[in-house]
Amino acid sequence: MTLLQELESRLATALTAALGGPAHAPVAAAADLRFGDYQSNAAMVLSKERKTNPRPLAQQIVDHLDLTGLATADIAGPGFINFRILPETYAARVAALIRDERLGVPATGAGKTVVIDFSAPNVAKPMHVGHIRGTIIGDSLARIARFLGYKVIADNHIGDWGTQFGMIIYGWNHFLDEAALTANPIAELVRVYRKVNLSKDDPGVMDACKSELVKLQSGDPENLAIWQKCIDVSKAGLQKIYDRLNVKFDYWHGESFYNDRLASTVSEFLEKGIARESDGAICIFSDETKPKEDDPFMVHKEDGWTDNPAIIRKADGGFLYATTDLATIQYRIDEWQADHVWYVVGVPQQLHFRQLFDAAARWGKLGDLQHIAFGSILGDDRKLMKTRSGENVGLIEVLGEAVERAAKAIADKNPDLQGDEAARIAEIVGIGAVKFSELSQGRLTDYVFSWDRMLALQGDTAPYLQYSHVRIRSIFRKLETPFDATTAEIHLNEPAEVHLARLLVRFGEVLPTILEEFRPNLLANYVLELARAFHSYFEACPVLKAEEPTRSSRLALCELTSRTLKQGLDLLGIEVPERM
RNA sequence: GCGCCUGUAGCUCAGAUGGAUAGAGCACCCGCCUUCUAAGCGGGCGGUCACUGGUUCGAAUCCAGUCAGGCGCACCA
Repeated sequence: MTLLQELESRLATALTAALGGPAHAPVAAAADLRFGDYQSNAAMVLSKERKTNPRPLAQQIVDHLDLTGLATADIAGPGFINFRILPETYAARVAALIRDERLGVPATGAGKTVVIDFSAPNVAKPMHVGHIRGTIIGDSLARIARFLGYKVIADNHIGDWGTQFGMIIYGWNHFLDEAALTANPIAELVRVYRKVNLSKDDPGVMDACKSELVKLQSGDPENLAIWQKCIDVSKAGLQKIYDRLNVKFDYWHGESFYNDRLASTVSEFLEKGIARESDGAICIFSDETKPKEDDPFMVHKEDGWTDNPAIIRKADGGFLYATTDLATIQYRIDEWQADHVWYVVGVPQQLHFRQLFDAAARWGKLGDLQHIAFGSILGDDRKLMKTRSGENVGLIEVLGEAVERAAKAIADKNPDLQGDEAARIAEIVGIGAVKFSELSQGRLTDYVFSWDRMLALQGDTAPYLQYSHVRIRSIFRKLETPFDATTAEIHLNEPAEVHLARLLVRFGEVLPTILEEFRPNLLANYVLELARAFHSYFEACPVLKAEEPTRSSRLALCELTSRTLKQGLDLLGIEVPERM
């Protein structure tokens, strides 16, 4: 049980005794450390319900509160109950955490399967900075869910089937440079695609593209071979980026994977009466059980409310995005037995997912479907970055620049590091900085892309966190004999020690809350706080030069900090170097 | 037209179910390397939480309206 749960349990007991009945007893980490470690506003909430004075009620609760061996309590302000955890309680908790592989984190996801759909780039198009956000947030959520005990299936639903292939095949047949394809396949595919895209106002070219697409979709062997080749080289290129980012997928079930399920999906919707024909297309309309304002299949236009159907088969017989997504939901829920499906996809797709989830529910696909939306990365003009314009900063360039800047910083700050070691550290620091700049921010806010912002190495950044870990390792490197933290007695005397312990103990409280609203930035905030606490401790409390038993206690505290920090960063997908 | 997201210090951003004197980083100013890595630590400066009204003991947070920016709304994904 976490400290927070322990306090809530004891408070609940006191409330029952004081009020003669059970009552909700929320406890929170103190907003301000001057007020203690934890606080509860239960007295104020209850006094509001009962129209009584909060302070006497708080006193009554505190009189019934048994905090033996845990904390002290006092009443402050309008009726807050403030808890101060006993130093020996913190010491005992720290000692227990040192022996706990899970660092106090409960397995809240045990027995549940979650499919996480993230990154999902289109093949034969470059990944640019706009793709980085979903990739990094999705990967972090997958890591966190896995650590919390979920069975996680990370699925890269790549865009490997769709109208763009008409253009790519047309370009392949007319503009392809074989030598360039061998040298740099992705760049050549992109060049070819862009070249065709330039003629998209030419009806002749577009018709030709369309007919290539029809040939592909009807199984023409020649076009299928070109398609397969495009997929292969694109996947290889994407894999390089994912390797560099240390992002892993369990499956790459792209859109093409669901091809042979689309026709039957549409048939089922027709049979069940969820979809019907309109203007030649098969559409899902409103089920009319909801108020119009909440109905994703209705929309208000200039002339009033009108239908806003999801089209699952075009008048020409072709299938769409929504069709594939529905077939995908069926597969994930029926084949993978998913309890949850999380879509880490940008906020512009919000309406699509509302329609999709609504349609899936009517179809009888039971599962918790979540659209984990994230804000947009904007260009200098404050407009959304578009793939087609070709003006965007590529993802590879961002990573390259990040590592280059990190290498400069290493040369500047620690010239002893040379050669391969320096290069390896630059990679870890540079990539970490990029990831942390995404993860430390609220996921819904839009921002304008800026090199300095994404690649900052000073302040609240990955290097700050990595550096705190390096400082800890440095202590252990100086140790003559191996240290066994599991047997050390913990004594917390200095304020900096108590504060560090306070944060270490909170790891298991913070982690589960992250998935309540899918906010990795809460973890980013936590590790920053932990690193700050460690740096202060490092300045205030000498470790190696301390007398026993303080020395062993401090070493053990360092050991636990090192592991917690490393675990926290690992859940953010950020590596830590041994030195920097 | 309707809907969704956003608006907090000069800049970039945090602020959990409504709570105490709204917090970090960058920038700027002042201190700290004969002691475990100064990518650090300690301190200072900096705010009408876009605006107006409402709900209540209490609002950056909830509700209504206004303004500003971004995005979406039938055969692309």
